[in-house]
Formats: sequence, structure tokens, C-alpha cells
Amino acid sequence: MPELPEVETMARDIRPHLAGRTIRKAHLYKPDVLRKIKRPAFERGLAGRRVRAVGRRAKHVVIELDDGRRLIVQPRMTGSFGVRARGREGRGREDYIVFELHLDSGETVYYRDVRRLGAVFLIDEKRWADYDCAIGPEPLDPSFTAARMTESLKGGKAAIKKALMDQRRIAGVGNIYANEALWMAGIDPSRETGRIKAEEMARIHGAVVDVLRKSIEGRGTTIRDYRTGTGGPGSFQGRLAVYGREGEPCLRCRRKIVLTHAIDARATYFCPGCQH
DNA sequence: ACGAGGTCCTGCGAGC
DNA sequence: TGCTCGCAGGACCTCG
Repeated sequence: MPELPEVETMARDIRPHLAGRTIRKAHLYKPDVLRKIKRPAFERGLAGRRVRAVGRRAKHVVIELDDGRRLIVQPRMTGSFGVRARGREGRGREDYIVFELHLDSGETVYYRDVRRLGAVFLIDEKRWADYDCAIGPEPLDPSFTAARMTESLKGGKAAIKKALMDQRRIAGVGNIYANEALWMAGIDPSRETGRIKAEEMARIHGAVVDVLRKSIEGRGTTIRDYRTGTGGPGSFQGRLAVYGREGEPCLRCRRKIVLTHAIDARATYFCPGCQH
């Protein structure tokens, strides 16, 4: 579920509560979300550590610790963060809580995930660098130009929508924003990536950057599960042009929006009237 | 080298 | 009202 704007919103929301704080104690309730680390090592590795920084990379929340290690959380479909004020005890395992970080401020930052498809890992600097290298460029980085995007996508025989969602090519774009960006750019999602002209690629680039920026401003898209770091819904769902609008008129040409699962078995919404 | 499909999980809404 | 079924915003793996 959470794509770049949603993960960015979560990271921004929890940052003021975490940055500069010391983790007194970490408690893990759902060990099956851990990757390549066991519960005791996870809890021991976090206890006593000070949080140096909280950021985002692609669809991951990155919590950097004072020993250089990173707590990485990838919420996938249903993961979300929350902050509990001092003195308010949590519901712990009853409430799909995966882990809790009890801070020296008295606050508790927790991560919950209903489906538990998300991933949590604690890795050192070197392994994080390797992991980071394998992910494509950040679309909101100033160096992400249309030329850079074209270079990153080049040679693709796959549908452009699939290419946009490939994290090795571009970071952070998922199903909702791939659908939206292609509508904005007026490009048919099934088009072969390698056959898209430079001028069209520039439109797609502009649309990707624009839709992600606007969604961050709106604090993300809540269809069902997504919650911001403060527990509320996002607002961008009210501004979606195609996603979830099957059968409704296109906002540009009034033709009916079509839903198909032909591309990678994921829901693709597009307008047959003005996307070519 | 690529695409298709299964897998991890739980909840929800549609339809009977 | 209550059940079953299909589907969900992600990403990894195997198979052909």
C-alpha cells in the first residue's frame, strides 16, 4: 500500500519524536516480519541506541542509529507507524503491533501491520549501502531529470506501467501513482517502454514528479489501511483521476475509465479516449 | 532474459 | 443474517 508519498509522510511524522532520542527498550511482538535477524538480536541491537536520523528511501522508512546501523521498515500493504504519549500504555499484541520503541522522552513509537507482508531489518552501514545501491533513483531528487529516467528505463520491452513500478529502475512508484502519472501524461499503460518517444518520456517524467509532490502535500492516499504517522488518513484519494474510478467519466475527455488486470495482474485504470 | 503465476498474511465487501 | 469467495496499494521466488 504505502508508496513513496505515504512512506515520506510516515517518516516526517515520526521524525520529531525519534530524532535525537534514545531507545530505552525495544519490544518485538511479531518476529515473522524480521528479515535475517532473530528477536533477541533485534531487541538487544536497539536498546540503548540513540536515533541519529529518520528518513525515507524508496518505500522504506530508514531509522539511523548512533552506531551506524539502520532500522529499516518496509510497510508494504498494511504497515503503519504511530506514537503513543507518555503514560499511555499500549494494547500491544492485541492491536497488530509488530514492535514498539520505548524512548527516553517517555513516548513510544510503534509499528503495526495487519497483514504482516511488510519487512523489518536491522543492518550495518555496509549492508545498507549494498541494499541502497540496488534501488533505482529517487524521483524527487533534483538529479532525477527526464534524461535520467529515460536512461534508467531504457531497453525495456515490458509495459511502461510495469517499468515505472520496478524499484530497481525508479524508487517509490507503486500501482496508484503509476496509474495516475500515466493518465496525466496521456500515455497508454500497456505501451512498450522501449518504444516511448523522448517527448512522451518527458511528459511521463513530469507527471511522476508532479503526482508524487502533490500527494506528499496531501499527506498521501488512503484507500483503506494507510494512516499517517499521526494516525489520520491522507487526503490525496480525493484527487485521484483514474485509480478506483472504473466506469466513471474521464476528467479530461469524458470517456469511461477502464479497469484491466492485463499488466502484471495488477489493477490498471486508464482512459481509452485520451491515453495513447 | 523475460513473463506468468504462486507465495507471504489478514480483512473486507460483494454476492448468494 | 451469515457464509464463501475473490480481491487488495508490494515484492520475492520459481518455473517454463
